Amino acid sequence: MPDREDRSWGGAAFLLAQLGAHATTAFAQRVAELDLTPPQAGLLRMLAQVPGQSQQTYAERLGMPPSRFVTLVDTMEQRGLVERRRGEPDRRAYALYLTDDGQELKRRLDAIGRAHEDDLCAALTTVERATLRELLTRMAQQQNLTAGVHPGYRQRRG
Amino acid sequence: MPDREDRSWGGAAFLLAQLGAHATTAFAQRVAELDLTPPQAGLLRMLAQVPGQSQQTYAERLGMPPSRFVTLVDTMEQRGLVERRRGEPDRRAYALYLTDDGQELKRRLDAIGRAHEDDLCAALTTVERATLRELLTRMAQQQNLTAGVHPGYRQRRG
DNA sequence: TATTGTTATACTCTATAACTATA
DNA sequence: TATAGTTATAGAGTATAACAATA
Repeated sequence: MPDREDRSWGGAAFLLAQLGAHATTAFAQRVAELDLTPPQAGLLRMLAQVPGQSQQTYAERLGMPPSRFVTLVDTMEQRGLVERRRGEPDRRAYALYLTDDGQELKRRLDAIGRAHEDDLCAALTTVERATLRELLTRMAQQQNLTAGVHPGYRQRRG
Repeated sequence: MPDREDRSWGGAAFLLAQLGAHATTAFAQRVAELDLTPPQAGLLRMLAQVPGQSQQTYAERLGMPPSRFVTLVDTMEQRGLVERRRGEPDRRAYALYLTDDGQELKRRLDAIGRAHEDDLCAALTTVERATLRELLTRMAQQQNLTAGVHPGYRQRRG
């Protein structure tokens, strides 16, 4: 006998949290096939969109402290995906760029992103998917969320 | 100059992850006013819906190992919100129930849930909210997600 | 011997803050 | 003195697995 007050739990907020967590987990599993973590995938994407910025700029945008960002870049630099170039004229800073391998991996990542999107929306028609995107976009704007950035770029364990 | 391949990142999957993380954080902040964590709120809700089950039953449904669930119940029992009764006839098990204080707090939690829902959907009309719920519900079903349960009941830090 | 609940422990992730090098 | 990046470290949160009590 579920009590009457309990309707609020079946609302959009709960469904959003539930599906969001599910989407995040599924995405982490997919990018793991490319030996990437979600934060690494996020950085790959940022460097493809806007290259040449300083580490602090990217770190802030990804919502992580500079100290954590260092190890993130270290890993990807060792794999030959990202390149650090000393800043000009400020030689304290680094400017970050994708290598050719990084750009190639970004393309594979985009393909994975499309498959992820398609799988998650399998229950919806093309028109319904557009409706959903429109509603969610308006919600995100009203809630002052930055487009293309979310705080789910946290490390996940195996 | 964002590259053309990058469309997949603006899709429903990304918006879902972004808004889901936002909803989860906002919910955690709201229930903190009641001195509750999200897992505690989840347990409160479960005990109101289906009382008298064993700890393992609830733990599995909340998606946490029994060892973690023990400390969760400990805290709420000490606050006088939850009661452990020795199982009959199996005296190994406990049956869990809400106390009167627990039921009172559940009512306040429901009120918070409604406010949370309303705030999150502020950009949408009543009809649009219904549409959104319908689409998300179908997606959740197709993805085999259990109604009323999501893995976001993890401890959050202040 | 199997199961419920509990406790102990080791591990991962994280943020904080001290440190260096350039400015 | 201030800033970009780095390194070291301590703390929180977690799962794993050993344990106790009952079946």
